[in-house]
Amino acid sequence: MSPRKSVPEAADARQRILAAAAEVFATIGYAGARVDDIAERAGINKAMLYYHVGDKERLYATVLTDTIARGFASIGAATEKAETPSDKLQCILDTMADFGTINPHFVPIMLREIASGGATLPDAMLLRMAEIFRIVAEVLAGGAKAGVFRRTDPLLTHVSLVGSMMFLIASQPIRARLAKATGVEQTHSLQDLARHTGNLFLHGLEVAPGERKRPAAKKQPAKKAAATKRSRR
Amino acid sequence: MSPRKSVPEAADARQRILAAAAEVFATIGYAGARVDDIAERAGINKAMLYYHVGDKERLYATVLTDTIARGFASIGAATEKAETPSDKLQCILDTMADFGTINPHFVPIMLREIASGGATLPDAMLLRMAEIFRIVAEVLAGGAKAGVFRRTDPLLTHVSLVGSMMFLIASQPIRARLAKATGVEQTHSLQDLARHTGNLFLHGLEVAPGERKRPAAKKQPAKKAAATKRSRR
DNA sequence: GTCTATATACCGATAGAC
DNA sequence: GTCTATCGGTATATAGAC
Repeated sequence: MSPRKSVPEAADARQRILAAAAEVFATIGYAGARVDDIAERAGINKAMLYYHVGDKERLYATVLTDTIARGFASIGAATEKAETPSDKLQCILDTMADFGTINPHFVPIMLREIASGGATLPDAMLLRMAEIFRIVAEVLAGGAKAGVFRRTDPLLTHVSLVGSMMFLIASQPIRARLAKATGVEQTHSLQDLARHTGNLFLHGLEVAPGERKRPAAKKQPAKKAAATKRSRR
Repeated sequence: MSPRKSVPEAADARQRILAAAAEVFATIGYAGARVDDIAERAGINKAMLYYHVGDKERLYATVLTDTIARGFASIGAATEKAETPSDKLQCILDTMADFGTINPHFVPIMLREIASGGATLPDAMLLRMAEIFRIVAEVLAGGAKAGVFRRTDPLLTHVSLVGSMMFLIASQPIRARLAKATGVEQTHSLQDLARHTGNLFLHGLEVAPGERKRPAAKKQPAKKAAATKRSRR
């Protein structure tokens, strides 16, 4: 970690503190984070940090709830502006990629939360996560009803989707090392990762799956979906 | 955390230490882990821990490398005993589920590693991960060559697969809380999760994808090139 | 509002007796 | 091999001057 002031001077003290805290919590986790370190990066005195935000636990909760509050609305908006269930799902992934790009420390923090079983996860965060799940579940149910999605466990599918996405994002540094070890060099923007995830989940891996549903399902919603489909890959 | 001796007496000191360490590292992470805590859970004195294993950093590396060494061979074996690429992939997932069941602390530890960008990840671990990737990549390439798998980025697909699986496993406690909040109660064994992941990745979500290859496609390099080409933003 | 100084506690690691 | 006692360093949090 660089020794000092990794957060721009411009913003007011509280915002600088939260930005610095997000960075440190993401890098080394709640238990490993040092309040002195956060204060230094924010360019203020430690006593001021306590004055403005509160103790370490409150600081952590504030970072999480503030961040997700900023990005939550856009997920809902993403499902609105898309037509088909497939497009809605891809839009949600794209929105997550945008959100992750703007808030690069959010995903690592959430991964640590998952790892700890949500030990330090504020209830407010759980509510937000439930809301996002509900949005995705609605899209999945809509797609299933229209006949374009197979029926799967909504919660497991949602977690797979989000997990795959977050894992791809957070594993970028390790992937770079791993790629070097295997000789396959590559870099991806988060938008690339969202497209890959969408491609994988929406189309699936198999070209010729053994079980295949009757193509003539009347109402031809499938045909409509095919017509409005974007080209992926 | 329970106050004392969460690891059975029977095993020898070193094994008890490693088991206790895995538990603590998984629960609270490397930075948060307390050597005193680990020693207490192992039912031995802290000085003995240093005598048997070494300092905290070495203890951590030993836990990781020991664990993955135990479980690595089974991944390779899984690809052997299955016939088709799809079966091979499902077998790999099942093996991961078994491994995660036997080593419940491994996944949370790895999630934290991902979150930190592999800051404390030993090189030996990276090599193992590269080997596992190579196995999966071979299955993917085999499936693509046989025409049953679409061609996707192997590394991204592998990371998606593993990430989805690990995320599903580690999110069990939070999923339980989330399920309660949304009224959908459920529990899954790790084998259930492997099946769900396999189902999702092998078949994909869409019942009727717009683009579908002609079933009798023998050899068409031109088409392959088109399928591999990625759309850029 | 801001900063220095410090109280209080804890943690990693080891020395040394047995 | 085992354990007690402890050193040296560092952490969170606050009191109190300005």
